[in-house]
Amino acid sequence: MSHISRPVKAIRNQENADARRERWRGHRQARRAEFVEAAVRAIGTYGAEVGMDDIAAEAGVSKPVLYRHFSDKSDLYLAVGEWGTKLLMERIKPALEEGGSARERIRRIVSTYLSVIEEYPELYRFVVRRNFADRPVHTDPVSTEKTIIANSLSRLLGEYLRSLDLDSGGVEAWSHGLVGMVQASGDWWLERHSMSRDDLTDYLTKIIWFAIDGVLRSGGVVLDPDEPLEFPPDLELVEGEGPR
Amino acid sequence: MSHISRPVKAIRNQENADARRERWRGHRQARRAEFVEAAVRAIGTYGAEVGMDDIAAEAGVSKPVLYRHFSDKSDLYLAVGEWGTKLLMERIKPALEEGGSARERIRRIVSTYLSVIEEYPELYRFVVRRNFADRPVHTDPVSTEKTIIANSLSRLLGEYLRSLDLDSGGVEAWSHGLVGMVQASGDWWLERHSMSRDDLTDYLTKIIWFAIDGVLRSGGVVLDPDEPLEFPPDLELVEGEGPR
DNA sequence: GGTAGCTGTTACTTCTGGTAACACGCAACG
DNA sequence: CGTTGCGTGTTACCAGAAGTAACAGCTACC
Repeated sequence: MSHISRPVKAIRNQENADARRERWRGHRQARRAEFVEAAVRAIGTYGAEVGMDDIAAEAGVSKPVLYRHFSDKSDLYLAVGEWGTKLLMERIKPALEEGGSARERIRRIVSTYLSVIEEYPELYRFVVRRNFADRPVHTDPVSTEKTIIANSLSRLLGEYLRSLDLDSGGVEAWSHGLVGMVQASGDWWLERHSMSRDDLTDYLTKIIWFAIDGVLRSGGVVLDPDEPLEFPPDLELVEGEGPR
Repeated sequence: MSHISRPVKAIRNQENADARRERWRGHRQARRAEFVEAAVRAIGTYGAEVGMDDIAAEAGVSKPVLYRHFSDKSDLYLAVGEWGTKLLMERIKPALEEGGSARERIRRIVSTYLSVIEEYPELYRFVVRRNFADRPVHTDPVSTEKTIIANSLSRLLGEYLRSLDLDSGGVEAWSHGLVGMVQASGDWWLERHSMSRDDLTDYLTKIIWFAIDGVLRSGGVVLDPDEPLEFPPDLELVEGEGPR
């Protein structure tokens, strides 16, 4: 079992001086990315319940090729999740860097999030509603992605609170909670579309601001939600601590 | 195809006067419940990734028997979800009826929720983290259960706001959001246990109160979170409008 | 020239949700 | 009474998708 012929993914970390390995490094990454994109396309076409065969077909290859680049279905799914998270973060980033008041910032982030899930509903469902009860928890793409976002928020919020000398003990819980809140609302909205995106954005912005405002007030800090914030916006992906 | 021999679940709504059908009514319900409980037990034993065979074995029967009572895996899962929701609501109900201040009530609900998921972690994972991307959305047990809870909250909150003559347009979004927030935090906590249940309860209570307080304030109503509430607590399951 | 690391294929195994086809028991019905 | 309807249960199978085995060819390093 240990001597499979030419295992692509069995990357031995040892200093294998053979340049024949190095030659392919870049290519392998490119191929993986190519397959992820094919998967995204396939999801758009067939919906969230695509099979590996379909994805392989979409990529123009047969299944085993796929399995040379992804150890597993979950592995692929995880990669797709990363792709989505990256997309989301790229969209959110400019929304953040633009500055503005607290309320404006919140509003832009929420609005951006809703736009993205509205634009890629199938992908969204695929990533966020498909779970892997048959896998160890820490490999679950969804919680991984959510955790990454929540951790970013956590860091941002934590730094902010600490800069104001406030207790930041609840920051992690709150971050995960807020992320969950937006996700759940978005989920609900996506299925129903019972209000306009703008309205939902307003409501969510409101309640998020209320929550943050409450935390600040309880620490004795009163902030005008419409006053421009000078706090440096450096929301970045913090992969540091995944789920478990 | 239309004339399968003796299909249990093909209940013809027509007035079939034959008493031979009626004789079994109660029994069938009892059996279903029995199987659901077996499923719950099996989930506890084997974890969230149980197969139908295991569940059947746990119930002491073979698979086809199971399939006479549940059309589908999702059908069983849905029933398990209902079982869990019922359990949760039964625990929450007394916590609500006890009255007390707003903060106390919030705290009790959150605390109860966390206790329950801590007590049935496998069941929780099974119900909440397992999804059905291969099924139409509206049959998804998770969103069904979450929706039921959110709807209950929605009604409660809506009535409350309306009784104060406040705008209740965001109530649905907020309810789904709050439910999602608690769920996400609980999820995160369950995987890590990086703080005590009491601490998490405190943090969540805080932020939920802030959110509600903000909504009230923005409508010109100021409420002392520690003042006893006289509002009648009648949180009930509102199945009215499931997902989609 | 030999070999490592890719490219790719077809055809298989495995696992599991779900079904077909059978046989029996018991009470209602005529 | 025998028949019929509805439940009990079984074993053995089907179907579909994840994942693997075993093959073969190409190119660049050694």
